[in-house]
Amino acid sequence: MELLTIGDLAARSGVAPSALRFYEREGLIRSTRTTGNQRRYERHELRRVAFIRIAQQVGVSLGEIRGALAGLPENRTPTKADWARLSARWRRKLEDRITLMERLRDQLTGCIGCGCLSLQRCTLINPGDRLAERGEGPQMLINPPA
Amino acid sequence: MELLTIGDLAARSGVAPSALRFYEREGLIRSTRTTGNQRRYERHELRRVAFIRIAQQVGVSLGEIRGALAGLPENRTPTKADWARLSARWRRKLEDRITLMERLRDQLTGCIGCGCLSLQRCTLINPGDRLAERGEGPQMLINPPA
DNA sequence: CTGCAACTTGAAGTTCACTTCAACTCAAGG
DNA sequence: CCTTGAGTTGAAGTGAACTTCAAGTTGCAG
Repeated sequence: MELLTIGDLAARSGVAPSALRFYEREGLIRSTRTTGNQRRYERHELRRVAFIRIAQQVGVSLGEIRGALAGLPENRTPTKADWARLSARWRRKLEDRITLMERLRDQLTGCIGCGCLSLQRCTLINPGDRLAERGEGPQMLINPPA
Repeated sequence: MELLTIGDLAARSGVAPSALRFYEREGLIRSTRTTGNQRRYERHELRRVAFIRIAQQVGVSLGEIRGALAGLPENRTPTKADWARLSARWRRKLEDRITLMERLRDQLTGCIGCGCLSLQRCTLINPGDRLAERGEGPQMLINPPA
């Protein structure tokens, strides 16, 4: 059991075979073929798939994920260091996203008190309505001051 | 300027008019009409829109959001208490999601060390491979022990 | 060697969350 | 009044991320 079939990979990653084929078409994962044209995956592709799913949870599109995975070596099995580099970058993304969510949570908490929820001109969070110049949308969340 | 036009609401919420019409078709927001059939929004609809956007950030579908908003009174302007109740519920959802992300982050951090990222059978996180019975996918993240 | 589950392909279909379009009407400042 | 920017509709289009289908092929256990 050197290589994994698409069914194996699907079972181990929790991703449907159809999705794996789709990922391959999209250049996110790779496979070799048997003489009979069936896909065979090296075990480290499992890592790629895991990475893809993590990134998706963070809210990253497949396109961006492809970009990140392009940072892995083409012609050799990625080393621990390769993955560590990628993971570190993603950890930062994740942390940014967590920060956003925490801000969202605090915002929500703050607005339970005043019942506002308007985000753009809540007087608690935006005293004096100084946000208008900064453009559209919930600026406090998207582009918070400091 | 008692009521808001769709353009006003769009500018203040940062959501495109087409999206607002879409939300209305989907029963997420409501409007009255002028004699000439144009939409007019009460100012508290801005709160609904803000709520919708927050919920979307948390990863909730419009269908679920509709369900939540159904908890608001039909025939009177929602009070602070109404919003507070909804917000409190959402705050919990948000917190759950933050917890998931934090777990994801810690996982990623842990796996930078071992270079694994396999999630399902990483020996650091799943010593002895006891996760197989629990079903498919990255069980440690979806359905963590305790 | 046979049978059958698992695999192959390209094309079309699905869901979500909107956006775009065309043709038309309304609201309001000068 | 007239102009013009903003608004109206239903229908169709978009893009992301897959899934489903049909018709055929392969791999391996017995």
